[in-house]
Amino acid sequence: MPGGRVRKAPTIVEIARDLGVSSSTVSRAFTAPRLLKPETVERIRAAAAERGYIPNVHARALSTGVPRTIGLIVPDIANPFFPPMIRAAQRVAEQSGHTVLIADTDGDVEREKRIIERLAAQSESLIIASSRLPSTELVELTDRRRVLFINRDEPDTARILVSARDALCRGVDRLLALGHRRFAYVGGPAGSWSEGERHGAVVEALQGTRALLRSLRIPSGTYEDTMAAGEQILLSGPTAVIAFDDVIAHGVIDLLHRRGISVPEQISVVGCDDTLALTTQPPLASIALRAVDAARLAVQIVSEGQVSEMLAPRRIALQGELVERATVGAAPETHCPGREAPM
Amino acid sequence: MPGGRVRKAPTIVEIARDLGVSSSTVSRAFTAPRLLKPETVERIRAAAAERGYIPNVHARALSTGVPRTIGLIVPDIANPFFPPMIRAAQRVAEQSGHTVLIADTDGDVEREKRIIERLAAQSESLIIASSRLPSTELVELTDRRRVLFINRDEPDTARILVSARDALCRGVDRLLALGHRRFAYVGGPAGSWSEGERHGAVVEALQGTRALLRSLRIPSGTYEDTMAAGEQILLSGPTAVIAFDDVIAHGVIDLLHRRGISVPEQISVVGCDDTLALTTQPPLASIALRAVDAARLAVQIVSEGQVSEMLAPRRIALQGELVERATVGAAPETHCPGREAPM
DNA sequence: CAGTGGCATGCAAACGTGTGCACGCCGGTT
DNA sequence: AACCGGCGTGCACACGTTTGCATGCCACTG
Repeated sequence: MPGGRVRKAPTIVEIARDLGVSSSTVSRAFTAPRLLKPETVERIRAAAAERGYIPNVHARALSTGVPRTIGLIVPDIANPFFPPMIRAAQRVAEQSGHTVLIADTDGDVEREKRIIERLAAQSESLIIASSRLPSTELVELTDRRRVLFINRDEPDTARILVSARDALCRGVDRLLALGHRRFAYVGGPAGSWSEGERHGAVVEALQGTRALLRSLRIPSGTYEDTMAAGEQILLSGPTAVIAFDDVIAHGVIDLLHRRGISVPEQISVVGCDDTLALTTQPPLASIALRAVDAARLAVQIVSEGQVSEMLAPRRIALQGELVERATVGAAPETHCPGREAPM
Repeated sequence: MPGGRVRKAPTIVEIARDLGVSSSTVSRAFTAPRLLKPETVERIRAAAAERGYIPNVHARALSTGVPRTIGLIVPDIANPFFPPMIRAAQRVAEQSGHTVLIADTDGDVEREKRIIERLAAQSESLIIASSRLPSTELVELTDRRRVLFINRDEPDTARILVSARDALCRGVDRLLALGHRRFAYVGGPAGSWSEGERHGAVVEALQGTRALLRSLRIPSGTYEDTMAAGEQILLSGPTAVIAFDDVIAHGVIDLLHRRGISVPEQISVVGCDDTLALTTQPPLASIALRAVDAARLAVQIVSEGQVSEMLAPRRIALQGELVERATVGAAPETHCPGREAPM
């Protein structure tokens, strides 16, 4: 029916009129049924269901003053790290009758600010992932709005960190136990909390050992640029490469293949995020992060408590887990300089 | 400030009071500035900006009766096909001052129905991608609501199709020109419009030629299950494999590697969606789809015209483009005639 | 039988914005 | 000088829902 008109949605007053009750009664049948006679509730709900009544969120938000909406801000929806989080957030939010509003900032600070203002005005809480905002603006924001950060470790704010630290330490320990003594860390874009944490974890785990570490970064974080950085990566003759994420690790593996270096016989590779799983050859050892748990928890935290109160500062770090696969193996005997001391 | 209170947002009446004008005037300064003296508009806008005023979307939606919201429903946010579309939709929507509400159905029909009802109630239009709803429900829906479908070809509805048809035909022609005569089509999940279109295109392109085609499907559509379907895929001894999407194509390539079959010397492979680009070895020939264009166009179409009127039925097919890469080559001379290696 | 208390429901105001209508003012025409 | 038209602004109501308070009814108690 091309020329047809959009059917107007039934409202509470229409149902009330048809049933000969007051609109308040209909309202209460949904929001405070215990105040009503059970039989009345039943009658109203039946009539509402029959007419396909759905409460108008705008009217409700306006009346109560609290929009049942949670804003979720991410740098880039198309980055495969975020969709599973978004999905998880949606699922738990809908259980408490909340709507999740998604927005992406494009990694641009100015845009992030605008988005935050716009979203804050229409949601009761904000969840901001991987914020690029300067610290001063963050704290100013947190005492005006209910906001929870993911992967941004700012003191005196509510935050959840999807951490790879413990797992990376275990990964390094494992590599040491396999005889590796020459490491390369191939980092990602500068400035993100994740890059700082991961690099820090590797450095720390190697502290006090006799092992060698060479670090570099692929600013773009792409597969292609990683392939192009061959010289840099192989410069120090590492036997183990730890990558900032799986995309970079994938680049490293293919780079090694291309140079005729076998994985893991000559060089072991460990990724992070565990997004590629079995799709590399050989299957990539990686660190599975608890991003989905973080999203769930985030929504849970912001939905509880009085919406008129700010969120209490807290720091929650969810530790990921090392998933060992075929890209990890013993260090090549021949490359190991004389001292093969057990730990 | 942990114990602090959420700052109340400034409203139109506060600004009006401070400036000694009526609230209508302030309202008009934003929605109908041409009715006001330019100087008044300027004064009000300055005061509003200074106080950080942002129009309350709920009040506005309630008052005008039109929520400036577009619902976008996809089967699965985490499916890499959709995030770029979501992103594109958001970008064009924000230019016309619309908010895009995302929801995913999990591929479940019951859930899809619930989501549609919920979203329809609070948005002025719906964009539904890859709907699994039965035809009868679709047409019933379209004469109650403003809804536009993506990748669902239902007559008498407004729809946009992200098509691979023409490009697939060209791809098959190209393979024929390269001497290929034995084809395999490895399909994806049944029931989707895309699967029907792609399989149909391949069948059609081979019609009237002397070439052989064997078709099968990987119902799960995963890399792992594709690897596991080796026997089925190689049964007819194809020299060219066309896959439903890049994930399956990736599985096929690695499967061939594992069996010592070289690509493209012995078998050529073509994917679809062009999501993996250069990350396979060798880089995968694929069909780049115009999903982003489709999303943009969809938002554009639903935002124009009177919101009280239904969308006019129309059918728009956006044709993708073949991107030829190293997995495509000439058919092997030796294998071409009768002899095939059983596995 | 009057008084009391509790339960079920109605009344009306409020949330913030948009908009049809009315009003006053000013410059120009008759 | 009376009139008119148009421009700029204010008044008041509407949108759909929630909620504090009032009201009526009933059963029970003294």
